[in-house]
Formats: sequence, structure tokens, C-alpha cells
Amino acid sequence: MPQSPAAQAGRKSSRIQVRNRKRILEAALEVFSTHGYRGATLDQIAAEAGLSKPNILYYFEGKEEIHVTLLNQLLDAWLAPLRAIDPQGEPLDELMGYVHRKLDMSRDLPRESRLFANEILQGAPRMVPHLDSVLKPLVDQTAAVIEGWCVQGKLAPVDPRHLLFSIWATTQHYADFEAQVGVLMGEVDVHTGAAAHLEALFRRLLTPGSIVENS
Amino acid sequence: MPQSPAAQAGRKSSRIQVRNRKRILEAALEVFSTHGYRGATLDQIAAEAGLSKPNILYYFEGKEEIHVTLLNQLLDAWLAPLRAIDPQGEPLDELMGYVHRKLDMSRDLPRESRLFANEILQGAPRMVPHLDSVLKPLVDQTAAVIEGWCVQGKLAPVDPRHLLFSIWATTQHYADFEAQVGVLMGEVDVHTGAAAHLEALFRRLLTPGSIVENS
DNA sequence: TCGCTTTTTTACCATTTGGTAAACTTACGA
DNA sequence: TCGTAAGTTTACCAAATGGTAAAAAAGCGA
Repeated sequence: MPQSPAAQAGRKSSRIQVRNRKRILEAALEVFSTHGYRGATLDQIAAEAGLSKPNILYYFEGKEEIHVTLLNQLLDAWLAPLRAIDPQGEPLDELMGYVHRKLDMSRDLPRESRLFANEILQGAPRMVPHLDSVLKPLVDQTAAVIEGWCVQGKLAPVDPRHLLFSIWATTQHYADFEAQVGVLMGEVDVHTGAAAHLEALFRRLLTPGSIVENS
Repeated sequence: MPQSPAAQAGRKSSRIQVRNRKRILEAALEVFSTHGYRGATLDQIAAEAGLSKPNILYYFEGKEEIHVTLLNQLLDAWLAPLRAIDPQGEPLDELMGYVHRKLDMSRDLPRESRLFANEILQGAPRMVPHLDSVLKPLVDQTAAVIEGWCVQGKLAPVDPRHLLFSIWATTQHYADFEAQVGVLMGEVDVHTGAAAHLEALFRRLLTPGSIVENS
């Protein structure tokens, strides 16, 4: 009797279903990341996806379900670099690698960055549960690892959570505030300069030892 | 003949006009910063201001004029700390003072921060001209000052623009991503920890000299 | 090819939303 | 206190928008 795959409970999906759901989510990423949740319309998403609006509502229960699906689906990819930090690795290398991977993501996946920024900016109304259940445990765990490195003296003493905030803020800034960066930097190769700058910023912070003025 | 102060060209405004325009802008700040431009409605702003919707349109030509007025009016306050940097002052003190002033602003004026973030995120459609004519010259000028300090050896060599981006990103993060920070930090006093962290982060970056490992 | 299911389209609908017209009320100077 | 201008409200509108019903079309296994 059920003739709508919108409630995708269990049943295996046809090839057309897979293809069209992907199209819709790709279009929705484009539109939501540019205009925010309220600023995006189903008509825009439909046009971008090359489907009709009712057809989109055949695959998803509504606007909100598209948004939530997108958000939760992308959070994993977004957190991958954090999971990739190896507690057994060399602390400085691990963290600097993380910084550069996050910066690369800002360049390669700016829409994803803006989608999250939009959502968090507005109080993350559709994501707090997920943040609590997915992001928080991962951060707690990573914070403990960093804490351990500090205690061992392999890293300058640092508050792990504020360190993560700094890394997220500085790297994502290049995606989220691209309009502003563009105005201020003109046609320069932003990414290379940013990489060098963040390299210095975080290496200096994290390298154990003290600064000695050179005459 | 003109019976609407919406087009506020020149004519002196009455006490009621001043009071109600202020109320409207205050309400609009609250609503726009929470929901973004498209997400905000005139009805919400009207309710928040304690006025009727048509009454609001008696003072402003439309939704967009309210938004633009707010944006341009707040940009000055927003840039005050940058203007306060004294080319004659001690470089490290000037810049660290700037960092702390920006962080304080994030705590005291989070709505303003989010208002700008929302606008920039969406490509700054209603602000690019202003950014170009107000922000850019100021940044160019400040960048030259910082550049000079580096050349004089009073500061570790650093790209001035990327430095500014880092400062903006890290300080504003606490306002713009408050929802996320809240989930990850719980009830802790975020501001104090952030101040200490950013102090270390930027002082280490900017202090001339090199790091020496202590045995 | 037939018959059934999946997919897509056409034609709507109710609500929300930015905005307006005009009547009504209040403030205030002469 | 009276008249005019400033300010406010009531009653609307047209367009946009999220969503639905149901018919039509396309896939596809037997």
C-alpha cells in the first residue's frame, strides 16, 4: 500500500531512488549553504536538482527533512579529520596535520562549511541533539588525548577545547567569510598564505619551550 | 505634503521619531541576528518593538532598509577597536589589546557579531559596497602599520591580513558559534579561559625571537 | 505484451509575508 | 481651544511558499 519512499524505513531503494535522492541533496547543499534554511525555497532546490517540487516531496517528507538529512549526513565527513588524529602519533605532527587538513577542507568544501555555520549561528535548532551525541563525545575524547600530551611535556600547556575552537575558527573563516576575505585580499592566492600563517600560529603555540629574543 | 519620515532626508526628526526608530532598530537587531535576513519577519520585529507592522513601515521604507541601516550603523562600532590601534604605541601591547577588546565585544555584543556573520556568510549582498569603501581602506592602513612594525623587528614577521583574519575568527567564534561552544563547554566560564588561550596564542606568534626547548 | 508498481506531472490549496490605503487618534503650536 | 500635522490602527492585497490529491506516465518482472 505505501507508495512513497519518503519514509525510507528499511526497504531497499531502487536505482532511480538512489540517483534522485543524491541529486536533491546536492542541490539542497548548494541552496541551503547560500541562503540559509529559511532563505532557501523548495522551488530553488527543485530547479537546481532538475526535478519538480512535488517530485522532491515524493522523496523527502518536507523541507526540514532534507535539511536535517543533509546536516547529519555531512557531519561525519566534517569530523573525519578530527577522528584521524592518532593518539600514538607525534603530538605536534598530529595537530599540525589536523590544522592543514581542516584548511584544505575549507577550500575544497566551502558549501559544507557554510551550511554548518548557518545552522550553528542560528542556535543549531535542528542539530543540538546530534552535536550532543556525536560531536561532544569525540571532542571529549580528543581533549583527553591532547591533555595527556601536555602532561607528558610533548606539547606546550594548552586548553584542549579552546585550542580546537581556534583551529576551527581560523580554518573555517576562509570558507565562511569568503566574501569578506575576497574584498580584502583581491586576487591573491589566499590558501597558500593562509597555510603559512596558520602553520606559524599553531606551531609557535604548541611547541614546548620558551621564546628567546634574538639580539 | 510628505507625511512619512521614512525618507529621512535632511529634515529634523521629532522626539517620537528618534525614540521609535531606536526601538525598531533594537528589535531588528534582535530578530535579524537570530534568524538572518530572510528568516526574520516584519511581524516579529514589530512585536519585539511593541509597534504595529504598518507603523514600522511608517518609519522605514521596507524590510531591506531596516537591515541596511542597522548594518551600516553598526559597522562603525564594530571597527572601533581596529581604529584604536595606535601606530605610535608598543606593537605587542597594541595588538594584544586589540585581541582582548575584540574578545570583550564578542561577549558584550554577540548579536552584532551574529548579524555581520549572517550577512557575510550569504555573500554580503547588502554590504559589499560598504565593506569596500569603509573596511578595506582601514584594513589596508592597519596592515601597513603592522608591516612596518615587522620590518622594524618589533614583531615577529607575519602577514598582517592573515593575522587580522585570525584575530577576527578566534574572537568572534565565541559569539557566532555560541551554540556549539555551549554544548562542548557546559557551564564553565568560557570568557576567562578564552582570554588566557588567545593571550598565549597571539603573544607567542607575535613575540620576536625563536622558541628554545627547555630540557 | 500484460499488469502492477514506481515515478512524475498537473492542478490546486492554505498560510505566511511584505506592503498599502485610508480612516482614526494624538501631539502641539498659535 | 482649536486646527493642522504627526503618528497609529484597521482592514486589506498580491505574491511567494510549503505542501497535497489525484491523474498520467514510465519501469519492469512474468
